[in-house]
Amino acid sequence: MSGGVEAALHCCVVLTAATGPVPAARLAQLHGVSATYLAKQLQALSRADLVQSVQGKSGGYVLTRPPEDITVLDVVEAVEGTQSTFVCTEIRQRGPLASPPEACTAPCAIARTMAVADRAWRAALREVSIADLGRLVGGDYDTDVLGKVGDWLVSAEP
Amino acid sequence: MSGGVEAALHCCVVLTAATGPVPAARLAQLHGVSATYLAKQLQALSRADLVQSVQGKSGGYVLTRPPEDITVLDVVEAVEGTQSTFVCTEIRQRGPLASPPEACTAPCAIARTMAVADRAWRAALREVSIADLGRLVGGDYDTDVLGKVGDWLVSAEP
DNA sequence: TTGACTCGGACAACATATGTCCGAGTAAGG
DNA sequence: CCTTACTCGGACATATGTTGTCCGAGTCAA
Ligand code: SF4
Ligand code: SF4
Repeated sequence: MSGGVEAALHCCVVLTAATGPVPAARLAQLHGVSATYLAKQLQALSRADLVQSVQGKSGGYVLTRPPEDITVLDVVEAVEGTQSTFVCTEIRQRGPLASPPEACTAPCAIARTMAVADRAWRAALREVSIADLGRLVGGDYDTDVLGKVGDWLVSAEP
Repeated sequence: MSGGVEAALHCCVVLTAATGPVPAARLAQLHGVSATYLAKQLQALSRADLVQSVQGKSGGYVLTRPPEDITVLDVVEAVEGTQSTFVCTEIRQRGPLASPPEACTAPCAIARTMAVADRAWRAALREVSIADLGRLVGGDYDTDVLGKVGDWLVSAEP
């Protein structure tokens, strides 16, 4: 899986604690990753209408919806693409015993099995929202991590 | 996902219909794929002890267990590797607000969520065995596909 | 009006997956 | 028993996707 998904999720959780727009460069230095590369993932989120970009001097990214309405699956599909992890090559239509194309209208048993597993994976991701993640990471530590992040965002050097 | 998984699954199903050892080259020309590349996947299956290789003049590959005892998950993990699709980079330990390492003993909420989804995916694949796949593909068509494959395997040109 | 700061997509470097090759070993057959 | 042809096994190039980078178009604040 593309490793950029992790960064995108972290950014969404951080944006929960933000009050105004947050530039991509700020998020990058907060996470200690390449700023230009993280911009790419944020652009993907923007194309999926999960975040909105405001340009100009004090611009940045803002969530378009309340975090309760953004699921982890939304973020994953925005970055990773919406197609299934298993792609069918239709090899049953090749070779000496190839099935005729008119018999291959429906996906075969193997593809069906993989599709079922893929749906289960996506269903599990759909159950968790970004707001849930914020609560969970808050519970992981004694200190209020999200509050500290919010403070740092407003007091950081430009 | 690695596309070789599909070929490996097809090979396992075909081996169900075989009586003796089947060489990799035979399976390759049956599926119309590169023989040398398919050999790589079969070697992975061999390392995972799903198939056994018999060498010599009329050698090939044979299933080590009855097909009821081989799950689709076994094949996928043999080819694709056993690690989760989501790998944690521990970026919470980087940047100006890095968490101290002693607070990062357990995986964080994001990693836990991904792990849950991954387990659901694997559980779905574990429910289906190779024998089930054979029955399902048999029911997909009116003609007895596995029987035809078995006949072709013994009558094919060397 | 200025100006500096933001995003956006186009451009290389690297890693993994794909595809290929030839040598070691073995069982069949004469 | 020896030959011989056939098998697997791991080491070697190529292609595709991911990671990382760059500079220009556009925009809001001052
Ligand atoms: S539908 Fe089935 S036979 Fe066709 S390519 Fe997919 S897995 Fe293979
Ligand atoms: S454990 Fe959580 S914070 Fe650490 S790298 Fe994984 S997703 Fe990020």
